[in-house]
Amino acid sequence: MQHTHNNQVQRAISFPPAAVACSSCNLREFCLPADFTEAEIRQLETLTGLKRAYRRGDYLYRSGARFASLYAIRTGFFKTQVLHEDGREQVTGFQMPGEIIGLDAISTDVHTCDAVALEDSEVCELPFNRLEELSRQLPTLQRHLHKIMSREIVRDQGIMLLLGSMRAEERLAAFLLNLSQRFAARGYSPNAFRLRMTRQEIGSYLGLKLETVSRTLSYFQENRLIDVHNKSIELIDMPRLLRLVGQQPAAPL
Amino acid sequence: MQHTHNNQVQRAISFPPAAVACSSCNLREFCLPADFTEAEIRQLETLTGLKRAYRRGDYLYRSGARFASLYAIRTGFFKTQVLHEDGREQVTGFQMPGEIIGLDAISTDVHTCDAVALEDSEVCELPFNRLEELSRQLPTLQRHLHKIMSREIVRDQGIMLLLGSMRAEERLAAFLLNLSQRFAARGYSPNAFRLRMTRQEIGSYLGLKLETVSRTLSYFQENRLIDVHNKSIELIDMPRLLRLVGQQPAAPL
DNA sequence: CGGAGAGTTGAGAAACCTCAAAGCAGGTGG
DNA sequence: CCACCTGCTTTGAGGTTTCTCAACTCTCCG
Repeated sequence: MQHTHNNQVQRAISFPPAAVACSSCNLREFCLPADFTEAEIRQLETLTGLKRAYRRGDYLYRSGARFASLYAIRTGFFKTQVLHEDGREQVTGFQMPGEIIGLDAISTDVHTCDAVALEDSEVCELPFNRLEELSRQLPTLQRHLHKIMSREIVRDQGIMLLLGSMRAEERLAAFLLNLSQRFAARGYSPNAFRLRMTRQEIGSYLGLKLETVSRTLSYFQENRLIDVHNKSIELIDMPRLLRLVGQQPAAPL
Repeated sequence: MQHTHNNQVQRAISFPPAAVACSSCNLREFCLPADFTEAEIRQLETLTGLKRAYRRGDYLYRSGARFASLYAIRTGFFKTQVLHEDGREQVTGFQMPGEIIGLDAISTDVHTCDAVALEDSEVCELPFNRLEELSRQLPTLQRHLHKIMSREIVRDQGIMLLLGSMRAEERLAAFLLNLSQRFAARGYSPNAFRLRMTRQEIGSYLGLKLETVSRTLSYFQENRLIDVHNKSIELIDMPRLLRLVGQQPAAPL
């Protein structure tokens, strides 16, 4: 039972290393399941259209733009955000290399959120028509594409769980652990990393105000759970962070 | 709480869902776009395997169960939920006829949530292997499946916005308007309908406690926005409800 | 060196939750 | 058919968490 819950939360919060083959991107380690043949991989390579570079603050696409392609992130960091007509904005995700962005636009052929580079970044464009065409020929690719979309659904539902039933400390602990896990999956240290986003953006993602994010980080630091300096984070008591996420209202620190 | 759960378990066990052949789930109205040819529709009908009936409280599937099929709801109402280890639940969605359920399980081949009937219901089972196979042959179906999954992603992101940046009144107004819209799309009145879920379940879905849901509904009623009696709801001032959702913290009623 | 944006910290206010009690509705058994 | 029981709902009072507003500091760049 305990285990189920932790699994759920982990899945919930994690951005799975999703993806589609893109050999010109450095995505092989994240994107290619073992069960593609070499011949299939050569076919996959034909669909990776353009490689594009973005500066910090550039928009990969904007809400309302016509949909044509998915994007696989090669390097860098992005955020996606939805805008409410009254000016409110909500960050819906942070994406890192190997992750696929733009899945929301398939439903209406129009992008429903903005994607913004949080640092200088490169992406591979994956024309969606070509992707669909190829996945009709390659069942492995078809299944893979479905898994990517489904994983996004699971991820979003995990964030709903987080937003709907966790307190500020739990949300932030879950967020840090999720980043840690994703960095680890990419060969970086799970214990020390640099945040690419502001407190404001973290808060928007977690349904908190930036002051609450700042206070909670300070509180974690006072209690020797983490070490923060600006945007660099070190997780110094992973077990306690995990406990904080796994258990609901208890966890008195 | 404990007892409710036992009840549901008992009913689930004592009424095994009947399996009947299903020629045309009402897939055509809600699930399928107009642009299928008659020949294609005949092909589609071959994949709708079984029609199953569920009693109120029955589980369509449970978290952890092996994934084999998606389900199209023919009649009735379902909720999907993830369970915390302490017995509390987080509702991730309410589904009504014409909607597809089970998309979360594609990613890992294991269901990540429970689906529970909120009233006596019927579903069509759509074996996912057959669906993939057929969608390799019918590009229209392929695109449609992608759109369904993408729509789920967009829906979830909308809920993230709601949970992350709306106050109780706004959340509840958005919830009622969403139900209204979905009833209208099915030919029912957009102004008067019956809630199939408890205050507790609404609260879980909206990230609120049941008392807050109840209080907010009472407040809406005092201010002549809606008329509530038990589970029957009448929206009597749609414009103001819409304004409540569209605008920031103003909206003084 | 100076300005702008980002981050921290404090105090008071607002929103929501918790606990508690009482009123209702719907199903079940006598 | 009624009485009862159980679970759902409403309402109140007080507590907690998070937000708001504000002042100040820090860091990064030009």
